[in-house]
Formats: sequence, structure tokens, C-alpha cells
Amino acid sequence: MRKTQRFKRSIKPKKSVQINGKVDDHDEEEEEYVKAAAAAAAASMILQLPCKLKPTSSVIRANHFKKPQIPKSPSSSSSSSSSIISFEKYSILSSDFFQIDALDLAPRLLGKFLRRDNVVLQITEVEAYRPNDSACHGRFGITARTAPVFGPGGHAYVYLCYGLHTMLNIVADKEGVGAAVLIRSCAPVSGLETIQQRRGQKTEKPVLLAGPGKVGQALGISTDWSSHPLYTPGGLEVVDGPEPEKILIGPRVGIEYASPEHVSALWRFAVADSPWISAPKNTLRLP
DNA sequence: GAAAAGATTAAA
DNA sequence: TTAATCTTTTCC
Repeated sequence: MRKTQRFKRSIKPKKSVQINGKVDDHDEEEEEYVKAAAAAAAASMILQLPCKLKPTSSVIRANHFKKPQIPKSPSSSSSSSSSIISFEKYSILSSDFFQIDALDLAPRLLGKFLRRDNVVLQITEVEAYRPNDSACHGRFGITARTAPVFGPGGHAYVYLCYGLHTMLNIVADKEGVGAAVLIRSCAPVSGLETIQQRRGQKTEKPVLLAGPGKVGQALGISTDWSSHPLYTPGGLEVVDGPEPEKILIGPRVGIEYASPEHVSALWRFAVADSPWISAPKNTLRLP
């Protein structure tokens, strides 16, 4: 009954690769960074970085991208202020946006918005998981849990980690390809009170949303949301947003069980200069 | 059918 | 540094 879904492994088994220590070769590591730098640079070109983002002045506010300051004049000029990024002017992304390689999609998701009702988060950190990737949940093939990963891009893949944390992924690439992008960190844009309530913390500091489990908790989602389409209005949506000025890259977190090749792959992307980044930060570098 | 491990977090 | 916590996948 439960074993009806038996599928062949999509990758070659690697029994003897249990890596305990880190690899020592600095040269290769440097090379990896150079390669990833090129990829990130390519992504930046395609993004046509608008560089509209104003550096936060004195106050560290919840949203690194958006204007942090409360308008001093209560005249409420609404959206006329050029320094204010109006969330309303952005529109929901179409499903086509997601139908690309997870490695390309990941950096493009930085700066985009996640919306569920009144709660809006801006994506600040992601990781790419791909076909033939020994760290990807799709490595065992299609199962009841991972089926959404193999579906068409633009859907959610939500799973429970350590029995407690709901991890939100955005499925990438075409149907049949097992690829997704893990949302590791976000910055709050609106619905701060709801976010704080769900998180059980009153803070506005990065501890509120820097970490994949925190994002899922802030959005109030469960594994029932897995396979939910993110390109249709209502429920959970991904909305277009401003691109970051600079992107940091580094190896993915918490995948020591994978093959060395994939452990060292620089498939983690983060918004440079944003405080809304999860630990560890010292493995992230500019391209 | 049982057991191990996990894309983590918060508190000590 | 370590406990908490439970589903998924694998092994016998």
C-alpha cells in the first residue's frame, strides 16, 4: 500500500563518500568561487540591476530594500516619494519565470516578494538544488513528499525538517526536472505584527527572519502548502521586486551528507549588505 | 516492520 | 554546545 511508489535512484550511489573533514585544496576552492562568480555576474547582467536601492541611513529597519524611514511630514504623500519602493506597483510573476535551471532562478529570486494575505516578505537569501545533485531531495526520485519538486516550476515545495521546521522551496525548471530553490532568509515588508506573532518574537532584528525555518513559520505555512502554485493570485504568491545591487555567493548550508562535489558547489546566494542573512555568513563572498 | 538521519532553531 | 522533535527513506 505504501510501497507502491518505487522509483530508481536518479543518481549514482555513493556509499563511501562520507566526508567528515573539509577539503583542503584552496586552489579548487578558489576556482569554484571564480566559476560561481561568473554565473552570478551573468545573472546580474540579465537582471539589468537598476541599483535603485538606497543604502539604509542611520536606522536599521526591518526592510533592507524598502525605504526604512517613516515619512517625517504626516502629509502622507503616499507613493510619490522616489525613495519609497511601492510594493503595489509590482505584479505577480508568471509561471514562465520559474521554468529555468534552479541555478539561474535562485539569484533571480533575490529581491522578489513572498506574499500571503497581509504578510509580505522580501527574499534575501536562497539556495539552488538541482537534478543529479546529491544534496537535493529529488535524489531518490519521485516520492510522495518530493513529487512537487518534479512538477513544473512555480509551485511550492514545503517539507518538515527535524520534525519541527517547515522549509519553503520554490520549484524550478520544467516538469519532470527535479529542481528547487530553498528560501533561506527574508526581510519583512509588511504585516510585521503578524510575523512577530507567528514567530513568537517581538523583535525587528534579523533574528526574526534569517533562517529557512523562520521564513516558513512567519508565513504560517505547513506541509499542506506543498505543490501550491505561486503564480496565481490568492494563497501564497511570488511577486516581482527590485533586484539587489550586489549578490554574495557561497556553499550551501547543512548538506554535509552530500558528495564533496556538491558540498563545495557555490549554490547559495544572498543580497550583499543585507542584515537579513542566516548563519554562517563568513562563507559568503562577493563574486 | 524498525531504525537512522535530517536543506534547523533556541536556549544554556 | 546541545536538546527538541517527527517524518521520510532505507535497510533487514
